[in-house]
Amino acid sequence: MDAPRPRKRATILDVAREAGVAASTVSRAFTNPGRVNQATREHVLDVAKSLGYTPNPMARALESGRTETLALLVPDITNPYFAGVIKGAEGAAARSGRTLVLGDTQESAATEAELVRRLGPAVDGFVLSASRLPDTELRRAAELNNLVLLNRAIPGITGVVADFGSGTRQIIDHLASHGHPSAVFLAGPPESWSGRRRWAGLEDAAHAVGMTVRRLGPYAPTREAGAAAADAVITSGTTAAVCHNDMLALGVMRRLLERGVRVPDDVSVVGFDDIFGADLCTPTLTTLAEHTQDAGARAVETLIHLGLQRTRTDQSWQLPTHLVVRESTGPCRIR
Amino acid sequence: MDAPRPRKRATILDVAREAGVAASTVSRAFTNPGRVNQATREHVLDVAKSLGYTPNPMARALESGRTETLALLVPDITNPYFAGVIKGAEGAAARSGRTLVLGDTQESAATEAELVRRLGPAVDGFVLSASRLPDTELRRAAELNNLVLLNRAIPGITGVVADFGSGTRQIIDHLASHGHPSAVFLAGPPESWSGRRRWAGLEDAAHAVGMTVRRLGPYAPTREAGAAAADAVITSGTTAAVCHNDMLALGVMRRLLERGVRVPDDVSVVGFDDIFGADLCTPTLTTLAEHTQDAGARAVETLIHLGLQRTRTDQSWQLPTHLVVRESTGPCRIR
DNA sequence: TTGAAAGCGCTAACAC
DNA sequence: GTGTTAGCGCTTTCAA
Repeated sequence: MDAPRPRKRATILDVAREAGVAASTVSRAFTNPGRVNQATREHVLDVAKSLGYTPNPMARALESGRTETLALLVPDITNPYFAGVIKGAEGAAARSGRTLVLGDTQESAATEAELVRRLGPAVDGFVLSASRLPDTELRRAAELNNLVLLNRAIPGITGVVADFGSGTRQIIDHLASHGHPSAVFLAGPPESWSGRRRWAGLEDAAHAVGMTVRRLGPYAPTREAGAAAADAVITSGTTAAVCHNDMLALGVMRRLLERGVRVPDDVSVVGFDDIFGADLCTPTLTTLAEHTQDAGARAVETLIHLGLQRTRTDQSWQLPTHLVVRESTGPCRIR
Repeated sequence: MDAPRPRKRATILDVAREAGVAASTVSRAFTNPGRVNQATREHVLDVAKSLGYTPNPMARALESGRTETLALLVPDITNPYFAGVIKGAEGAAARSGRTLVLGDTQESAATEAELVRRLGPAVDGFVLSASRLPDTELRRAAELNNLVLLNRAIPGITGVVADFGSGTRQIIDHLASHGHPSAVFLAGPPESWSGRRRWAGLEDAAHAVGMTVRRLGPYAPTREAGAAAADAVITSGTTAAVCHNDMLALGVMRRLLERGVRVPDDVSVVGFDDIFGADLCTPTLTTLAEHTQDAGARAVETLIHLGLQRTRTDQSWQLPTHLVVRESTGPCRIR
């Protein structure tokens, strides 16, 4: 069974002819309501609607150089951590009348660079979330494009980051209040800027309260990697494990269970991100929530602002975090 | 601190001048490698690279009418069910050298219609996942755009749907094998095409094996709605509950637990989708897996194919499903 | 094999 | 207020 191919769309000239005005008048009716007679404008809009006319964004962009389109690049769309970021960014873009293009870099710097290159001329700017690109490449990209980084800070480039300083302090205070004398940090990939910040924050906070912290790893930020990480925890003899992220924490908890280590009775487990699932597992996971949706929205808003102003600033934002205490942490009971 | 605004990008004319050829030759060097002297071509490409030139997709699109961009619209980006769809679609689009635009319709038909209207002229086609639009609107949209539906079937419009016929049979067979004489279906929103198919499949399959099924609801497809649904299950006195989707199932299980009903000892619970989290909860959830990533990829591939051929067909695809048996289902023990 | 020129649909001067 | 005109960056005839 066959059906007709998509109809050709009406152009501004079709509307102009049908309405008995010039193309520029139609254009003005849409973009410059003030500078056209009210009656003409209404007539034009009527005709446009009857013809099903929508301005062609491509043609518009060609003239103005602006596409009203923003790109968001994330390492892995299926990672629930990014769901909030995407949602927030999409919302902020839509609210401003812009379109959001989503790119999955597949955790690869090469793919990310390629996407930036390809998408560059077609968008007004980028939000790079958890970028895998080295600083130099990022700087180069920022020369050609409006750019906002999410959870990555580079001097001279605008960024939005979670307040890991406060967040890690909350974690340490929580563990210390439960009497844990020490903790291990199960580190993620060394390239992870967030990961480095998390570790630095934990060290500082632990130092401040006289707690000992040690770093183990690195581990992949996945559930699968949790097995190896959990075994390392067991070997370490510690009573508290802070994991690079919730995915890893989930894997760690599962493995501890398998090995007969009780959470939180024997070992307390903390994660980062508060992803979907953190309150589904058993025990439910204590984790540092990052307000990813706010972060995504803020990044887009900052990006829009960047495109609007004449000079660029590297003003960056720090977003609050808060510890969600659930069942995976409890009092220290030295074995 | 100020930094320069994004540099102006090199145009085809810059390259032409620098290379000492005409713009058309540069154009050919990029798009028609065969019709230009090998040496000239290499020279042009060298110059282009040194200038950091990338063809402007907008200008290209203006001429050809094709943008190499596809749009995927989903009701809710944060719903883990769609993560797979998005990933699959993104992958297929990238593989074909196309860009994917993602839209969140916020479960609203109005937002969806608006997005289709706005994005229409800027993309080569749409994948509408779990569309909320009525049939008539969908038909109209399909007249103006290349369109592929995901989990929705309308005669004359190409679609990709999960094989709920086989899937629901698997569910019923599984429950019947455990001796459950009856089951209830906790229905989702009445507008949900998938939901209607699921119920129809369950009825047929149950009839075939002499099992009784009853429909309860409708309930929102959320964890929160699970409380009301679980209470209805308790009232019904049944031993098996099949839920509209995993989100609802998660909520139902939590509530049953709170009310002291044991899963699966007292009631077996089945979901649909196999979302992230289905194997995190306690007990882990038996659910019908849908291969959402394949579905997303297939939808995009079909869409591309649609744009390439001269005549449109409404050929639709049915994707296999399989029941993932976990801990939430077990033998019937009449109380 | 290459160049010149005419648009693609729209906006932005510049007239009237 | 409204029409005319000249491009935006690129592809694509049509000549050479």
